[in-house]
Amino acid sequence: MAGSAADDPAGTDAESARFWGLERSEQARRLLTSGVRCFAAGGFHATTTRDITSAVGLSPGGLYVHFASKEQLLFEIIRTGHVRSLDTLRGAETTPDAQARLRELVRRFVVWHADHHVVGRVSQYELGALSPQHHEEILELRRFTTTVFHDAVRQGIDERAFADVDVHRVVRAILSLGVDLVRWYRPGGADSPQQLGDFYADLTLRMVTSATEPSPPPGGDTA
Amino acid sequence: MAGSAADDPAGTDAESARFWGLERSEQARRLLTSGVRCFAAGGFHATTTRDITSAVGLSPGGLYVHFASKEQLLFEIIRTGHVRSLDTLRGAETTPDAQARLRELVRRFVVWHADHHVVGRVSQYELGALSPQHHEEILELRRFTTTVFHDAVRQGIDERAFADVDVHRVVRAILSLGVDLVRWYRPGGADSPQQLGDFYADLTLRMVTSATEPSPPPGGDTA
DNA sequence: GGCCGGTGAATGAGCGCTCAGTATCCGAGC
DNA sequence: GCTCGGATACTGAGCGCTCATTCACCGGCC
Repeated sequence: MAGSAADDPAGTDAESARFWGLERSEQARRLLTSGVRCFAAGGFHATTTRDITSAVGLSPGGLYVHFASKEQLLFEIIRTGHVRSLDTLRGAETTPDAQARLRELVRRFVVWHADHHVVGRVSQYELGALSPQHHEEILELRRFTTTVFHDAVRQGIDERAFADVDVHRVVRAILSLGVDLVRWYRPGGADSPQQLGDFYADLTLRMVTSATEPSPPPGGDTA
Repeated sequence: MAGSAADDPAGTDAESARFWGLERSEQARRLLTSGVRCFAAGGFHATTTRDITSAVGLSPGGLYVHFASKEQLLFEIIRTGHVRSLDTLRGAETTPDAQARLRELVRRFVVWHADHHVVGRVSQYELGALSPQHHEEILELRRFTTTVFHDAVRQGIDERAFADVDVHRVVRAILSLGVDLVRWYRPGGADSPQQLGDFYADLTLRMVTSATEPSPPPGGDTA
């Protein structure tokens, strides 16, 4: 339970430096961590610059020594969150066996989102507060993530390791299960991040190893 | 494709009245619909009373003729969203066959969230802006929803129709897939609400008809 | 001495919400 | 038919406040 898991993006100074990047000053990293907590708790617009700065012992103006604006701070948080999540997937893409590859990708994606559910909440739910340019930049990063899973499923099908499933549907379901973790996951619950990763990885393999097309014609009533 | 589906909570006056309740005045319903659109687009705190009222041709003060506060308007939206979603499940709970029962529950849940993804987005993401009392009232409604799915899975296991799966995990996955729809679903995409309902219902049945415990002891590395 | 990191008061924009006033409608009284 | 009283819906100016951001200033460290 110790080690990789951290309720916080920065449990220790070393973890904080690794997560936010070594090139940033300690105070900047503290502000990012404070921002994560505040934005996750109340959302971007409900968070004041005083909330963020007072938590690290600075006055409101102190924020502008390290960041150009509140929005810039949010952007740095969301960008770093997406980049770190993507980093986690790298290396698993080249696993030779298609099943082991997809299993490992899903496991890593799920474990990351459970471990970093606070950063994840900001990354997923505060996108709308970004400027159009920043927003677009994040969408670009997301396309990479989607592509990683898309390719893993596609390759498995081409290699005849998976059934001829609907790639988009399966990828959507994988991303949904992983992303939605940040909404409900709390450490100390019934399942550890690893257990959730295993469960969802099993589920994913079950999605791709048998047909998903046999939907009978629907009755039509939904009222 | 016509009929039950509506991008908007209130495509026509008749639909609006049915969704928000016949006892409400037409202007109140218009404000609720405008609130949904504004809150979904920018979030509660980024939405001004002027945004909401100007969309229905009223001045800022006009909101307070119909609602006590902006928060009260949000609460009415979220409460109605949860109640309507629950209403949709009712009736499917008593289907005699366990598999058909669970399938129908998932289908209805998914179709509702796709059809009402705008209201759903507000209901799911703006909970934090509610007063503590209102928040608690909504959590109470959510417990009902969880219980419906919990019981359906539990009963299936007891009747030996399902494998001895982890009920909480399965219910979490069902709710995640359904709820996360409101984040990404847009009408006009590859799948209709009904197709998504069928796909996720199939997926659910696959979760409960074979074991989910065989997770091997994890290696420990997630970096 | 100059630079870095920080202060805290000031600024001006914009917020939710109030309220005195107004337009419109409707039924009662004659 | 007409007037009147009162209820209802709404206006729009504006109050009191908070916000993000700026800036003149300053202590300590290379």
